[in-house]
This record gives sequence, C-alpha cells and structure tokens, in this order.
Amino acid sequence: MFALVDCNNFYASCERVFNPALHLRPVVVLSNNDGCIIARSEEAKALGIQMGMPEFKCRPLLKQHDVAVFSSNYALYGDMSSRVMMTLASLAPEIEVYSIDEAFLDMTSFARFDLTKYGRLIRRTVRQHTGIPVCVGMAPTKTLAKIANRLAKKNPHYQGVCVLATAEEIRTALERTKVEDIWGIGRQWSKLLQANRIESAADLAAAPAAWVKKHLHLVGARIQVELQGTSCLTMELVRPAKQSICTSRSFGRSVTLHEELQQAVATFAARCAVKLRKENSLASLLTVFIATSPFDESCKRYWGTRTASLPSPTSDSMTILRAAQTMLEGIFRAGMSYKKAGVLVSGIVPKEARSTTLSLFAEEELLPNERDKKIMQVMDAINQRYGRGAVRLAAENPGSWKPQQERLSARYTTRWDDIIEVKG
DNA sequence: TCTGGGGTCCTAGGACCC
DNA sequence: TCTGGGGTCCTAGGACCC
Repeated sequence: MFALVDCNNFYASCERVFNPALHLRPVVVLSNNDGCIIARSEEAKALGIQMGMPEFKCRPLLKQHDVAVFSSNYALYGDMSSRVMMTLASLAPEIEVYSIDEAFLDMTSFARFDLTKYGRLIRRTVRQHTGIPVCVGMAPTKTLAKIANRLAKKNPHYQGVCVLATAEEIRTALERTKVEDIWGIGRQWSKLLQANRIESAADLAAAPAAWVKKHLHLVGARIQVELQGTSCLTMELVRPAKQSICTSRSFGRSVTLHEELQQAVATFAARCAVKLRKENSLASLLTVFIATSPFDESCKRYWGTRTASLPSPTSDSMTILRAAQTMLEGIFRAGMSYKKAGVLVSGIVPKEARSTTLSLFAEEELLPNERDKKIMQVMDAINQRYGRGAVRLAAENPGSWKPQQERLSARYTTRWDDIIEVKG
C-alpha cells in the first residue's frame, strides 16, 4: 500500500501561513520573472485564473477581485517543504520525497489499521506542525495512489483523505478518472488515446496490452499495469545524484550589450558550480545558451547554443566560469535583443570517481590544484553562513539583467533580517 | 510593455567495433 | 545484382513530470 501526500496549492499556502490576512482572500504566485501564474489558492481558481497564464493578460481580473499577488519566494517554499517532509518522515517507516510538495509513504505495514483514520492523522499533524494543508491518497500502486489523491482534492466529502483498497473502490475510481488526469499521460498521449476511444482510466486499464505497448511504449505499458493494480513502480528512498544541472533565467529586460551577457553567463556558471559541489559531483560537459524572445515578432529570433567537454571533470567555479565565457564568444551575435541565457553542466560523475577519469594530457591533474579547492571550500562556507552572494567571483555580477521580483514576501523561516523588517 | 525554471526517461538512428 | 551477425556508444528528439 502506498500513500501519496500532496500539499494543497503549495506556494500559495506557504504565503498564507505567515500572513493570516490572506485567509479566504484569493492568492496567486508568479513565475521567476513575475511573468506567469504558477500557483493559485482555491479562491483564485474559482475566479477562472488559469495555471501558466501570463500575469499581464489577467491583470484586470487580479485587480478587480483584489487578488494578493506574490513573486516566487523559493527560499521560503524550499524551507517549508523540508518541514513538511520531516513531519511526514515521522509518520511512516519509509518516505520518498517526490517533488517540492509531494511525497510517497510506504503504508504496507499499516494494512491491519484503519487507513482512512491514519490519513486523517497525517493531515492533522502536518497542518499542526507546519500550517500547510495537504491531501492524502492511498492505494496498492503509486499510479492509483495519485488517482486517490486527486479524488481527495476534488471531492469535499472525502475530507482530504481517499483510500482505494477494494477492487470495487478501484473500479469506480478508474471510471471517474479521465485519461488526461492519469499520472504520466500528458497532452500528446491524451489526444492519441481519445482518438482511439480510450477516454477513462478504466478504458486504458482494459485496452489491449499490445496496442498500448506499441503506441505508448514501455512507459505507457507500465502505467496500464499499475492501473490494473499490479505495482511496478517502487519506493525510491535515496534520491539518485543529478545527471545534469541547469541554471537559466529570463532577463528583466532585453539585453543587447556583450558585457551584460557576460555577467549573466558568469553568474549562471558559478551557480552551476555551487550546485555541483553541493551534490558532491563533478561535471565533464558544459553547455551555454543565449536566446531572444520567442514571443516578440518585431525582433530577429536567435537561439545560440554550444556544448564542449571540460578538460577533466570538475566542480571548480573558476574553471567552469572561464570555459563558459569562452563558449559565449562563439555564440554571441551583435545587434540581437537577448531575453534569456543559461548554463548547463552534464556528464556528471561522483567526486570519488575522479581518480579513474584523469585526462591523458593534463599534467596538472596529477598534482591537483589544492589552492583552488580550498578557495571553493572557504567560499561555500562563508556563503553558507552569511547568505548566498556574501562572497563571489568578480565576474559574477548582478547587473541590470536581473529578473524582476517586485512582489517578494519575506524569507520568514530562513533570514532574521527579513523578519525584523516585517516587525518594523 | 509585459509570456518560468529545472528535471527525467525512452526511442531511433548513425557511427563505430570485431 | 550480389554483399553477416552481433554488439556498443552517442546524440537528437519527443514524451513526460513538478
């Protein structure tokens, strides 16, 4: 038995925890550049505000209904997430943190208990410890637990907890679920399925396996088996190391100057290096990309990207930054109006494996640059203590390309300064 | 005027090996 | 006109997730 615990309207709920005046008031949270709506409270959903809608397109609606609008505050959401996960970890023998606002719990050993009651206990406890409302779905497979969770969210009579245990309960749940609402079935596959008269989860469960395998491949076949009640997705207790790490941003305004692009790319490259070190990993490939706006019809479109291998796997900020700067020269075109840039590191290996992947030619690797390593350690330690950006490489520059974040709330749980500011 | 960011897995096809 | 069998590795593209 699996439980899926999913926070309700997570980002909007985080804003509410520290701002009681928002109770019952519609709340939305915007994407990184204050561009799109990425989270909505129930009241905001009821107003017809769509997920992913550009903010400027629904500005009149937001104003008319006095919607509380926030820039996304990842310091706050990340910290609130770990509080929720810590609470959940105390309520089940095993937990898989699936995303910032969801976790699977292993309920196998609870089989003899009243699962609905236990689900209510989970809800109450998370609410009491963190202030975040959650819904709980339980079923014999992860895919069915997702469906159970969705039913718990949509139908108030479940009071936030839906358990699918008997064949009968599962059957009716599948009949009430449309294919596009199944975990793992996206837009393209929904279209294909509907065109073939497979409209509900029950239809998909009953479809010929060979047809599913042919059109939806292995992934689809797995979903079908899970819908039929046979578990083939297991609990993943330890998060595997990342295979790629990307840092990219849309700019707060158009960037035309080479120098500003350099600053942005340097900043993203250094961020990637920090993330790599946090993962205890080294990267062997580096990709840099710069892009114009895909929406602006009046400007010439351009998407420049380049990938190169690093001389040897590294997580050194200075090495990665220098390489990224060189690659930028190769893709920069003067006279373009850039709207976005990014740096991606891949070909990732664990730090311990480095000795086995020495390059044949780089002599200096035989005497690793201990000084640079120390510098990175000290920088990470200072930034850990005094906040990101306390010390940085000179080329990293928070220039005028910085994304807009005009409606940022306080980092209530991670920064003393922010709380004092609130008090004042 | 204003449109997010960060990931994964799978498949097919090409280049290459013996 | 005919031209094997069995592999690996890499990349691009397409699908999906939150």
